[in-house]
Amino acid sequence: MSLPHALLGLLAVGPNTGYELAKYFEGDLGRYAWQAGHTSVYPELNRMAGSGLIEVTALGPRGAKTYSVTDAGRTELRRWMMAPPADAKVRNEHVLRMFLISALPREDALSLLDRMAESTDESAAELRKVRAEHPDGAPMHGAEGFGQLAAEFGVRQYEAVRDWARWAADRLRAEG
Amino acid sequence: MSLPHALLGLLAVGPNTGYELAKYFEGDLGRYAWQAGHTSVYPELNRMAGSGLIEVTALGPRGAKTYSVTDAGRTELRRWMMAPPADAKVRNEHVLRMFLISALPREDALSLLDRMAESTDESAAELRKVRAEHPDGAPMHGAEGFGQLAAEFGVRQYEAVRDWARWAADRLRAEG
DNA sequence: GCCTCACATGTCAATACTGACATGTCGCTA
DNA sequence: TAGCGACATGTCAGTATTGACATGTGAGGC
Repeated sequence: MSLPHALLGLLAVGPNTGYELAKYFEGDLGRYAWQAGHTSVYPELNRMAGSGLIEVTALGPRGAKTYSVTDAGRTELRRWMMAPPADAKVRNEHVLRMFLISALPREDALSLLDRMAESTDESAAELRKVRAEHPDGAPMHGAEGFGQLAAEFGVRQYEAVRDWARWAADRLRAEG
Repeated sequence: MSLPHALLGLLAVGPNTGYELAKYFEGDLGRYAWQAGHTSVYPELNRMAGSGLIEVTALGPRGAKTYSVTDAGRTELRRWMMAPPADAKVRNEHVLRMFLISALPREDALSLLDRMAESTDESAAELRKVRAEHPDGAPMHGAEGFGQLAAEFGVRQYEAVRDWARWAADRLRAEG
């Protein structure tokens, strides 16, 4: 169960409403790290508030509830971050498809690898542009840090996949 | 639902028993791409056999059932591989922890980044050794292909994370 | 021959997650 | 001032997944 820890992490940077928290999961956080819909987020927030990890610290318009992390929550977040469980959960459909390339007929495998290389190259370029908007000396800590770490990670991730796909395609072609 | 596609992919390379299929998920496949226990695998195999994607083609000792992919299964696998759904599911506890680094106090963040850089460097070195055991000209297709693609992907993945962690630690220290 | 371990498959209750549905509010613009 | 779209939270049924439990077999060592 990483969802509560994801929420704890987001709240550790600053108070947020459930709505805003749910939105994070539609961005880079959900794309690279952990996806969740608002239908998981709201019940989880209520559970966490019940167990004292977070608390409602403000009420806004439209019934908005602003949550903040409690001391207990901060302790739990730190514990989880510093001592990762050995059996970390990993599920990634993109990576799965990469692993299964060998199961395809040669021609399909090659065309898929080429497409992967191309699309990850484009994604990397796009992200690099986004990243460029942030000043190079921007603080790495707190709210802005998220975006910068994520963007940099994303760029490197895409580039690694692109290079891997090119390598695999070359190898496969060399066998031809 | 990617589990059936993962199984389809494994079976597309060659017939396997449920037990052997379940074991794949304890290795690199489960570590990087898609994790699943035998308690998901067996019922899923029965479901897939029911819907005609796979079939039992041999019975072995100890009640072992060897499954093979059917034409329908191969078609479905190809469809899924070549036309990825836009909303690919991604869940990765390791990546989540990277994203949340900014939420930690500076000292914790630095020590965690350092540890991440170190452990991914070690993992990369280990995998590189495993990869070296395979002859460089080994076929990229079929059963052996899995291992090679996976190993190469793993190495690049670990190195990318290591480099990212070093970059992040440097940036954070520079802010000092 | 016995013992142990890996092989091999399964059920079932509890938990987690998704997608469809439901409800209402505030701010802006035409 | 009416209407629209984003804001904001939620339930619930159906599905997926996990962890605990259950059961039995074949091979190899002693």
